[in-house]
Amino acid sequence: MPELPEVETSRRGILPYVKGQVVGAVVIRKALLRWPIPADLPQRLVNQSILDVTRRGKYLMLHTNKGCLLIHLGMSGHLRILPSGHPFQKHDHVDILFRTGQCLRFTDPRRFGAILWATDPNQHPLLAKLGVEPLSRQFTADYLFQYSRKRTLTIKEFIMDSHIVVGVGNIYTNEALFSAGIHPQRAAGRISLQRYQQLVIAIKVILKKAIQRGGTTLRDFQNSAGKPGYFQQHLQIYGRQGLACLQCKDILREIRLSQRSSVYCPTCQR
DNA sequence: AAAGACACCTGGGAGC
DNA sequence: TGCTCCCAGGTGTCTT
Repeated sequence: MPELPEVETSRRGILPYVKGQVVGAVVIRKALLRWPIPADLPQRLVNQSILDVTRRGKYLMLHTNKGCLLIHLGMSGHLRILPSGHPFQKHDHVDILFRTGQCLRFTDPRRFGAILWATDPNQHPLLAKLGVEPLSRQFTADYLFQYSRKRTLTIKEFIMDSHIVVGVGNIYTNEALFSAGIHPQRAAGRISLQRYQQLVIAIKVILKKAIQRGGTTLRDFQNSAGKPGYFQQHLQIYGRQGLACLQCKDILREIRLSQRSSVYCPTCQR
């Protein structure tokens, strides 16, 4: 599920239930996620107050005075707020129980997600090399243009590389390239500054709209508004291979780049 | 330094 | 019904 808008939706969903809460216990039912959950996580977290919940790329960070809990949702992860003692199911791997009796539950069928501890998140190897935030002022056409010179990889792969820009996954890269009229297979180093300007605007607009609509398919949290994401109703190209382009009626095509499905309009995208 | 293949894992759907 | 195969919103790591 989670690209940046879904992670941001998760952050906003849990924030009011988690911020200021004191951890009473941590239950780890399955420690084998992408990396093992550190065995000493409970002793690090218990009695700590959650000062804030922030996001860096697709990582959620729960801050305490002693360090920071990192949560990555992988391909299939999600978080819910539940009353403690709520029955758990097969893929409910971790519960963080608060003194108030509420529980932050991490569920992830594919276990590509991660739960890690960082004493100093800025020094953590997974975070230290991440690229710019797409909704920040640092994400500019000039940045992409300079960074891409002499690069021969495709623009699709370039945008999806988290060392360049974080959070823009397969769905939103497809959408943004369509919106900017750029063929996904075009070499990143052969795109003009002007076209990068269009692409940067497209990425920012699409991500903001997706956040406004609660992401694309993320299930919502039991205790927040109780709504799923609605952005899938606004997808212009992702998943529409073989159907007519919404702009020109040409038939949308699909290719695979880095084992990821890429849909494009052969007329609108060059 | 950069490109490409491969790894991790489960569930759902298509096809036989 | 059941089996096999392929696909899925991610990304670090190893080999060329």
